[in-house]
Amino acid sequence: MTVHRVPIATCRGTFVACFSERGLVRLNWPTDKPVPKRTLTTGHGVGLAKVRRWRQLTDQALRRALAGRAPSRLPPLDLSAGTAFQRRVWRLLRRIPLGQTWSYAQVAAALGAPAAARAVGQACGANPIPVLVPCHRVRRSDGSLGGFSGGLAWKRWLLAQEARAGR
DNA sequence: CCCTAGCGGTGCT
DNA sequence: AGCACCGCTAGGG
Repeated sequence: MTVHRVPIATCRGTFVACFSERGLVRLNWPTDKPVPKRTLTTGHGVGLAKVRRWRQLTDQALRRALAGRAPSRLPPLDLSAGTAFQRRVWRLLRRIPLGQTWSYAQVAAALGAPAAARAVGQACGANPIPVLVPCHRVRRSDGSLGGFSGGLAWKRWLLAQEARAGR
């Protein structure tokens, strides 16, 4: 399966979006390492025009999300790599309204698996599309932040943006 | 703040 | 099948 890797420049650094033939399959955090060259391979399933369209949608959606506002439109998300449980968690995360946070236990309960809070945390950590699949809106039952694969500074910042924009 | 027991999903062997 | 991970939780110092 060919994957197209495309840099997405934002006010907080350059993310790298990866597109499968089904849509956005992964969003990588900005790193200090040099941004890899765009890899757009022709002739294998994915039309370049489609990827360009998805790139544009991702760019706009990410811009809005980083401003703490709801993206108007998302590219198709390819979450097929996850397990059944992970996909259920990720689907539920997308229904947490912007500006709200749920606890890992609340997410687990909403899935009908009230004892699986820890597994929910693990699934959040495996979220391949951070920010757009808002795993940052989940924290511990005691109100503390809990973990974040992108680093707690990002989690704090994203929640602050959403709180600010919501006022 | 710390510690502990208990929990479910996942990936490795 | 077993086992050691984990973005957790409730309970207790």
